[in-house]
Amino acid sequence: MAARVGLTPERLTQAAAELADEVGFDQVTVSALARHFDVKVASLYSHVKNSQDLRTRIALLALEEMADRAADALAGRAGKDALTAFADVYRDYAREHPGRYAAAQLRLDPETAAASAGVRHAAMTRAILRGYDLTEPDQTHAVRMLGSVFHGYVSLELAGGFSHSAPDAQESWSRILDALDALLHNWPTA
Amino acid sequence: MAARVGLTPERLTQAAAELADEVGFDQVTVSALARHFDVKVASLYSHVKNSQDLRTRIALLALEEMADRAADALAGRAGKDALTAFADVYRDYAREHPGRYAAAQLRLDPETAAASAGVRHAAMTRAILRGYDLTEPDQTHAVRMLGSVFHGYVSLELAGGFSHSAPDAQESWSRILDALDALLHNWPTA
DNA sequence: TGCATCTGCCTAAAGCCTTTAGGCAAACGG
DNA sequence: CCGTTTGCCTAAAGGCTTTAGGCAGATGCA
Repeated sequence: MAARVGLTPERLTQAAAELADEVGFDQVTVSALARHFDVKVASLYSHVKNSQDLRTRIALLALEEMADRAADALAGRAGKDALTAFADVYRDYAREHPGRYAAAQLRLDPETAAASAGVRHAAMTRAILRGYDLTEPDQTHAVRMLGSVFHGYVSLELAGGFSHSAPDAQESWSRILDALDALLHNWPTA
Repeated sequence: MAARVGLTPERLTQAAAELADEVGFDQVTVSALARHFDVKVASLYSHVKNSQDLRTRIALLALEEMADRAADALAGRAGKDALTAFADVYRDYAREHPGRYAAAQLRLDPETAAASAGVRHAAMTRAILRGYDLTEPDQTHAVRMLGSVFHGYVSLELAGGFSHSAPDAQESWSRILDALDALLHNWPTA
């Protein structure tokens, strides 16, 4: 009867990611996705295991996209230049793709996480620190701190925490990166 | 027929908060709450406007509880002592009450946010900076950075980001607070 | 104490989302 | 050209949300 639409897990994931950016990650639903393709809901279950599977796929896509951008931004840069470029990747990505960014915060089970682009993120963060003079275990502490600041700031900004108050969010972001650079140059030893 | 159970918005909110800590904030549902009180679902709608209202109440409760703890921790402390005590309040609260902590991240509409304990949090963060020598606008940048680090670290730790890898999360947390203290003492000027 | 009112929890029902089972026809491969 | 595979469909069950309307226990006043 109806012509085949040509659904695949990839197309579904892509469309779901766009949907997430439009209406919010937790509004992404198998039903909404089916409506988008003008297809019956049950049809999607041949391509995606269930609702949770769909969400996980969006998360993995977002992690990949961010890692790709980060790798690109890091090429040929070092020191503060690398730090800034790397940080901006996350902030810009979150602003461009709030739904995908929210998806990337999804708690993945350990095996899925290990196979995700999350490991690339960790490796790149460590690579940035090569521009500073940190040895273990301080390097790990610094990795965790950078991750926390980036994630925390972007989350708060996305949640509207800094809007409608001076100074603007961009200004604080720049000055915080200055501060982080200074801190990494002068990391206190125990 | 059935004896009155004595439902109130407060009791519902309290029970919902406990439920959130047990099963996760996004598993908190009007239906689950009704089951907990052994009452029909519709009965709750006399006390709570809807599902979103229930979630918001949990968030407001969490913000209040955290602000109370923070105010307590801050009393009689200054400088790094205050910084550490304040930071530990958030981390400990999140570990004790993961569901409530997740609730506190809920995006509130501006008016609700303005009337919430969120303003106390901002004021207390600023109070901590009195122990350091920062003037505007750097003080605001520092407030935002502290908020980002605390929120970011706690979120990542809660998401399991630091588990099963050395050094342990407590060690990093201590060293990051050392680093923040050093940074605030030596904030780079533009 | 008796009665009227109010309040609180109930039944009923509609709407939407998820997920599984089984069917039919279009696409594909020999 | 025809058999098989594959993809989307119908059907159905179960859960959560929310509104409307009803009945009885609690409350308050005489």
